[in-house]
Amino acid sequence: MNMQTSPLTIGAVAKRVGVAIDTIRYYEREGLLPEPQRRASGYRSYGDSTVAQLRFIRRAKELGFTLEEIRELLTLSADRQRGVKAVKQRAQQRLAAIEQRIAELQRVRDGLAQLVASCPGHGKPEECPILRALNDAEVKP
Amino acid sequence: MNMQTSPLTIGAVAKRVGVAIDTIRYYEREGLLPEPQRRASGYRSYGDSTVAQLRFIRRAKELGFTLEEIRELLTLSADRQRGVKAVKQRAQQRLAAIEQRIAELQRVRDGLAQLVASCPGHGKPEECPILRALNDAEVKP
DNA sequence: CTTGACTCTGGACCTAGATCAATGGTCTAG
DNA sequence: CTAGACCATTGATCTAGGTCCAGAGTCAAG
Repeated sequence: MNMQTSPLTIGAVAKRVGVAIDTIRYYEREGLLPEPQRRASGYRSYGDSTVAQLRFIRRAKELGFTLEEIRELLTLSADRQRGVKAVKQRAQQRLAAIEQRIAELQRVRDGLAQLVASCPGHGKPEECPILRALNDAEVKP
Repeated sequence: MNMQTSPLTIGAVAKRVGVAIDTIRYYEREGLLPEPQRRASGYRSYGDSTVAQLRFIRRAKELGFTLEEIRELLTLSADRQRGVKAVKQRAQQRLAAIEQRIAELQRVRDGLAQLVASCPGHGKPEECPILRALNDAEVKP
């Protein structure tokens, strides 16, 4: 059913996935990619599954997973039964972390926005609300 | 008008501000703090203004400014006339960066939330929407 | 005077996720 | 056959913002 392409060099894989050669070797060292077959010359020889796995890694990274977490996801996804449940759990944890980070940033944004709004943009430094806030205390509510 | 406290050792300053001694020396090296006076023994000797400046740095860091940006803010805030305008500009830039980051994270959150919601949490890996999304393609709208 | 806490300098080390350099072997088009 | 592109390994380097360590000098209380 699936077309199997002929073996790829590391450079060809890098090009397809849009990632640097060094990054592929790095992921291999870090255990995110299995050790590939080698040609007689020692050249790494890859098949389609590596390309797929690299894309998996890239997408997970875009979702904010760390390489450590991605390594775990890859392991979990190989477990045919228990895997799915654990994967969902990890995704929920990630989601919660992202939501917390958003909330944090929103608080920071609100504080900063208030300061910016209350600063005329001219005058003496000691009258600048931004500098005053940084120097003295909390922003007033 | 202001009470001037007697000179402080680096350890005393660290305690007041709630920051590590090494961090103070690090900031000095990085140009965020002026070189302090020294006792005959070579010990650094600080006054209140350093404590204030360290608090400034801490607050700015909480607002997401990098040390590089904080160094600039400190320079700007010393400029009695042009300073205020530039400070406000930097604050606005920071605000825009934070808002962009929030928007990014919200997109990521939405994608992930959708995956989590559509995953039953059991069954075969190839039917898990999370793993499918990571393996195959975009999330459907 | 002694003891324990404190400070000095210079430099190494840490995290995460790569990226680069040096040196040398391999592959392929012409 | 050869030039130039590609690939191998090992190990260093980078960013940011610190943290830690060793070895030596200083301070203050008792």
